[in-house]
Amino acid sequence: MNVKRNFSAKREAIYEALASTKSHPTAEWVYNKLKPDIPDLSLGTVYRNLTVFKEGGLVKSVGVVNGQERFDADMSPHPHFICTSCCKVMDIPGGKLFFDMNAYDHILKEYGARVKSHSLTFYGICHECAEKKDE
Amino acid sequence: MNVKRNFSAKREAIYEALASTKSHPTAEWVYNKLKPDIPDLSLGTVYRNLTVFKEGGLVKSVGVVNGQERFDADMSPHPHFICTSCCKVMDIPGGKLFFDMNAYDHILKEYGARVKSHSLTFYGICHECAEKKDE
DNA sequence: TGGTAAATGATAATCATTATCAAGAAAACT
DNA sequence: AGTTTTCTTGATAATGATTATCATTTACCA
Repeated sequence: MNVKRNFSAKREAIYEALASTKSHPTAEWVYNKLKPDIPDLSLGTVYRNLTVFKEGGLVKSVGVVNGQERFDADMSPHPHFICTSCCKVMDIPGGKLFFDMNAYDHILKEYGARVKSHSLTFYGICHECAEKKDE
Repeated sequence: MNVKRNFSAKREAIYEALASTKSHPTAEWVYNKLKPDIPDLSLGTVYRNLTVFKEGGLVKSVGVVNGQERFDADMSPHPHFICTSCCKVMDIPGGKLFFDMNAYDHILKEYGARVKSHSLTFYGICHECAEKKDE
């Protein structure tokens, strides 16, 4: 029996690029990161594989920020902070402190809707941008 | 002194269209809703005014669903449920039950980031779509 | 009445994303 | 090893939502 390889070299590289950063990058960022090492990489391939990952539950979308979708390979439920000035996306670990998991049950009972996931996002001005304004 | 009108007739109509529905519509929806009554309305005007409203804090974005931005004239903080099957966006009133406002303070202390707003969104399958699948 | 600034319609441009399609690599099966 | 089938990719074109442009109109106020 042959060994079935699940990931092509490029698919693997795209996933690793995503998993190795906390910057919640765009497709373009992943492409530019890998392009020097993989000169024959195509932007379409990055988009295609990000879709594959999303559908396979390996990666999730943080939403569209400034017109570009942002991705996260950390599948554990956690909130994000998005700076509306510089568009940086930060993880907020320990999000369980702010969120009541009874919500899923409540929505099912009250609306008959089956919740599969949720996202909690904070918007504001990050530390760095706040300091810049003070200058 | 003349009465200063803050809203042009079209701006007013666009806001009213948004405020009169709970469907969290797209720009296109607003345009199609108003076009019969205001035949010389332009789609660009709808986009322009939605931007004006967002900047003025009269309207907020629910995010990009299926490639189109969805808007909400209800500025009170409340969670949303988005059906990943039909892309319907529902309000979930009473969201305070699920969310701890200490989060704002926590993020300021821990990250030096000043939170101005947040959004809590649930994803799943709505009641109607669940029934359709059973058929 | 005239002047300035805001708002708009029509249209073109932008730009992130998706579709297409032919070619290449891997796997499966003989 | 050869053959067939399926998966993956690069290059490129197409899509489609949103934004910019610009000439024109409208509101406002002296």
